[in-house]
Amino acid sequence: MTDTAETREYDGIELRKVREFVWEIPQEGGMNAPARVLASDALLEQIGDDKTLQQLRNATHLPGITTYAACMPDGHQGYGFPVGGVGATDAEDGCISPGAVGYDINCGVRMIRTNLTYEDLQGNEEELVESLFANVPSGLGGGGIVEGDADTVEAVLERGMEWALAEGYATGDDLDHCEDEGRRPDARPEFVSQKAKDRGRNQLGSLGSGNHFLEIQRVTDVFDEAIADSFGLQEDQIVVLIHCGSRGLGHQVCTDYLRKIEKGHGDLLESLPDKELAAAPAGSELADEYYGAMCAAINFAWVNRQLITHRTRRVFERVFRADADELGMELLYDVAHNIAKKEIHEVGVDEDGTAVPTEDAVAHEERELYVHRKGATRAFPAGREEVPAAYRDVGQPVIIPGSMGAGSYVLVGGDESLAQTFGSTAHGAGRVMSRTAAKQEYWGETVQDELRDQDHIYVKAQSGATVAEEAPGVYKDVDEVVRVSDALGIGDKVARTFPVCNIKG
DNA sequence: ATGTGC
Repeated sequence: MTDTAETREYDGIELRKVREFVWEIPQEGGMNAPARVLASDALLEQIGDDKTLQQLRNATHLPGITTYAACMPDGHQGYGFPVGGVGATDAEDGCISPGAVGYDINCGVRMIRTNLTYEDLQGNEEELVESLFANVPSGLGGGGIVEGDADTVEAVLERGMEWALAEGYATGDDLDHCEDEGRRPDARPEFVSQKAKDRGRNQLGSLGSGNHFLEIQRVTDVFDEAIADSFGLQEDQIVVLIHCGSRGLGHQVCTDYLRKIEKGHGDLLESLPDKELAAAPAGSELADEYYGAMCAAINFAWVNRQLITHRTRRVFERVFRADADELGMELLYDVAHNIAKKEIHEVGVDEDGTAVPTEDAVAHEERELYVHRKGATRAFPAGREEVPAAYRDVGQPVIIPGSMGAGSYVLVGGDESLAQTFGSTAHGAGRVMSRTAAKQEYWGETVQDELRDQDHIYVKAQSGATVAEEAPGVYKDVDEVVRVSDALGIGDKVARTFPVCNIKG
């Protein structure tokens, strides 16, 4: 970097341009690494608006943070650590931070294909949206597809989608097309509190509220025919997108361990600029307990999305009078976008063995890292062993939901992702307006009427306030987010979808 | 995100 590098300043934080779409906050003071923001000028203006950059810089104070803390193009402020943030900490002498995973553990997205076309669906929109709304529990509080007893919750936490398979809610093919095959073997249900388990008991198979939704979409654009073909996608096809997480159970796991870690590792907390970043040192009891409990909550969320998938198949069977197999309702993929995971990465190092960006490295070392992806999607390219066999030769599907008025994208993990973002890209459009501001700006029913009359999008929600909070205008431009991901080569465009029906809390 | 809050 030269002195003539282009710079920007937001609220006292200086960013230097490294190259197109790559900005760096240089390392100084108590920072253990620099930070990088991956964004276009337009997205950077929005990222500079709130506390995102301060939180990103704070994250570089985490012990063992490796190379840099990174903010994806959809980044915005979160609890302690930006949503859209990626922080890779050394698994041996670093730390793990619940705030860098997020409250909604394994919030994620899955896409289910159908062999229906938009024409097949036209005229059935009202019936479908009503039937899905009636059959898929949504909104705050309890009531799920399965009323689990204590043993059920234990089994779900331990076995994830293997439990769903054994109980007839999943097919083997579903497991083969899910990240981690729908089961984190590191799950340790004994480290999930009774309170968390009690909250999860009656929420198995429920959407929740906020930005969570079930959407029927049509494929409007295919950008890469060959990869779309290997994903089973083509223009005009109908697909289903499910976006939700681990409900009250994951929320309680996060709360429990934030408290425990704040208390148990006050010394580490003192060295951090924000209490919300509380972290447990790698190798400590609390690090292992949180990791085991978080993995169990991850399993819970996969079962949650699986039960909703099961119910969605039954609804389609009734409406289209054919069984789910005949309708081609296969899982394309399921991605987790709020997790931490132990992964081995090739880390660039300088002469002293200090981790540095790949372009400055004199050598690379294999290191085991806790990769925290909070509002960030794994985007592994072809060849990584974690990518399921079905996609190992092409790269993993990456699903990026936009707003209910804009539609979504399917990308494929990009060749640059391992070198630039620890194998990650964006997770959505990212908010530009707070929920409270949104409710002053929009009225739920008006939003619904406009979407229906102007765009033929049928929305049904438990609460009008939620529709206002999720109005298309509160989100960044998903096209711009994806353009940056594609240009950087971290996640490459494959197809685009547009909403037809949307149900939400 | 969340039986929405120290």
